[in-house]
Amino acid sequence: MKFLDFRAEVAKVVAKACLSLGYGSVEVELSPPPNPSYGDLSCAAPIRVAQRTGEKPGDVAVKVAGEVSGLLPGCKYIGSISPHRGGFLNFTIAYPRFLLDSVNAVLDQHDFGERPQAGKSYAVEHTNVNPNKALHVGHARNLVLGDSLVRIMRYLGNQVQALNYIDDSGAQVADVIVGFRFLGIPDVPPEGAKFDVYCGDSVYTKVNKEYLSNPQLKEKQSLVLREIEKGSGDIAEYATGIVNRILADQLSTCWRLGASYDLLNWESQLLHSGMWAVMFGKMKSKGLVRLETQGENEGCWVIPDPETGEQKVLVRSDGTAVYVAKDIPYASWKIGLIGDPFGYDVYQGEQPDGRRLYSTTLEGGKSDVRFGGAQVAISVIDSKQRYLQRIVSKVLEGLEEGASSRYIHRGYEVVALSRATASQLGHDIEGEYAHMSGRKGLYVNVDSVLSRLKERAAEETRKRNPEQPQAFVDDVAEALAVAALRYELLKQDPDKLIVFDVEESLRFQGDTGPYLVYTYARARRILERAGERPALGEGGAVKLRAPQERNLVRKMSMMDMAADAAMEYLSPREMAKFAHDLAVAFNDFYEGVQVIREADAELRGARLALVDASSLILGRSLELIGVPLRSRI
RNA sequence: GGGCCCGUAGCCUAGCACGGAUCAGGGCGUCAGCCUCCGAAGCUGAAGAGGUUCGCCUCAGACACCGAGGGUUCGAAUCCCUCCGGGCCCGCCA
Repeated sequence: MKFLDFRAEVAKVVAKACLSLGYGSVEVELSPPPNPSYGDLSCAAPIRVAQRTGEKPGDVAVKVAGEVSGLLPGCKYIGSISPHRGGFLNFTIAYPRFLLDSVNAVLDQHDFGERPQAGKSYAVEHTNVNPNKALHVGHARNLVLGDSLVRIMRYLGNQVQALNYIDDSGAQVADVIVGFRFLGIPDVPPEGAKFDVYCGDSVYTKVNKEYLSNPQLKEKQSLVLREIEKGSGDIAEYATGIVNRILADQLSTCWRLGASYDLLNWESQLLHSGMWAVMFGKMKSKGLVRLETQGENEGCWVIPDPETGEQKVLVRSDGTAVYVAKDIPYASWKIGLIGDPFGYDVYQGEQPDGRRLYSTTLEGGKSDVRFGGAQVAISVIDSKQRYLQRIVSKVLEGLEEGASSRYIHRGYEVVALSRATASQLGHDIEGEYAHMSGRKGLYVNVDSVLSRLKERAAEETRKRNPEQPQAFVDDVAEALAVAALRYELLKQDPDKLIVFDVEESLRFQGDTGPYLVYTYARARRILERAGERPALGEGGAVKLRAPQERNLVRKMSMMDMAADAAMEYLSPREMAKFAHDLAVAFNDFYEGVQVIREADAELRGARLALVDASSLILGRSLELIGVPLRSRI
């Protein structure tokens, strides 16, 4: 987009000026000025030059500015340059040209900054909720982070496979099966309850409580685990049925949140695929694992711990692989260190973006799509697993040089519950917050949060639109609920713990998702009400000289830069911040100038064009973080 | 014991990845304004305590010196070191 062009022009011109002044080649650092009155872009190059030559930074700035001035006639988007005595060069944009090109690129060429399909191929894994319970808000943080990342990566022209790993053979699933088969808990939820919610809230917690007083039940758990791992027989088949029912409910929640996937990877199939044996063999031949013949790990295959250098068990003395070990074949498959043993079937269900969802199978598969073998794999997994992920990465590196740089763990801090919210759930806690726990029943389900948000939103929407039908209110309220939750989970630094408070999350004002959706709708309604086509020509572009207008167009032309930053740091939050900044710039513009009521037809048309373009960009940026749009709310 | 992350006003948060320009941006909460005119889910402004004959008076304070302290630097919220506080991880559990 145009701001990058402007930036590139500035960089070029400064480098050229420094060269002809005999300063040699300098690194041109560019940054936004601290105060908009300084200009649109700042360059600190004179300070660097001054450090080398011993001159005063301000003097260098004056000299460079003088030299640059001579180059300006050949520039498209640089309006002016002024030196600052601190050694900065401040550049302004040549707004009429810049405005015209930026706005019309959006309106005429539908250029939203997407990059050509020239990126890399990625496998992004996220969500990964054990199929024994409903999603809670902590899972939602994972989903929102991963799904937004996928959207942004695709926007930037990358080939992305969104993977959702289904751990259908773990202890958590076994617990639910134990409840149904050995505690006589009915496998039908009470009227009106979702099956996943029922399994998590009622069955799973009940079984775990029972374990404490009933040691024999633990034996049933290992029995179920063995049966599931075997993959055949009555219990295994029953478990498959239960898992499928839970998964279907979980996916409906994921889709409700706007996420979509390309593939469901079943752990049971991974285990039966024979991949582990292949990888284990490779590890042995590369000398990455060692069979201990004495000591406490006697009979186990171990690798050195990346942190302490101590031993880390990979294969138990009974020959079974530990949890991390399962990740090794999966990771290897993702980045193509092993052939693809899977076939793929279509998984029934309609995803929000219409993409087809596939599911791994070991029975050939009816589709000829292929997955795995990406250049880079990104796993969105909470930071607690950093240590284990490092082990996986280290093993991969041992198998193939450079592999660890193609296997990236995108960690994030978890979501905890505020004291007030925990208390509402019937838990008295000690500190200010408490970590969620499925076993203790201390968590807040996504569905329940969404329904509360929706209720609140519906109330407000009805108030504002008394004449609209219920379906309208319902649709808008749902969108606002999703917007509120996604934005709240995304806007925060992933390295910071989120203390979730139900009451707090019901806030729709200020820096929230609904604010963004509102701003978008507000802009679209202006266009609807205007009843005339936006039109921006040379004359109109000259008339757009209010600072609010210029701020708005400058901001909107930086969307691709926000995406680049999000990609570089694997942090979709950059896009969330951009959307918010743009919304603020729009509201500032809205308060500052009149659009429909402007008497000058040319200026009115130009402002309409600006409203149109900037709102489309806002809409596009919201799509990239999965915040749903409505042209009216 | 080893490792990772966090610590910015009453509360929440941005800025840290490349150290710079005058008040370190926002939001929430509180108070006061702005809809006969493009959507008020928005925008603007304010913010010590006590007393009061309601005009002022008295005291306090110059509205986050970025957890504390050092160091590097012309310059540090940002880089380095130490410490303090909080969280997490280090199983032949998953």
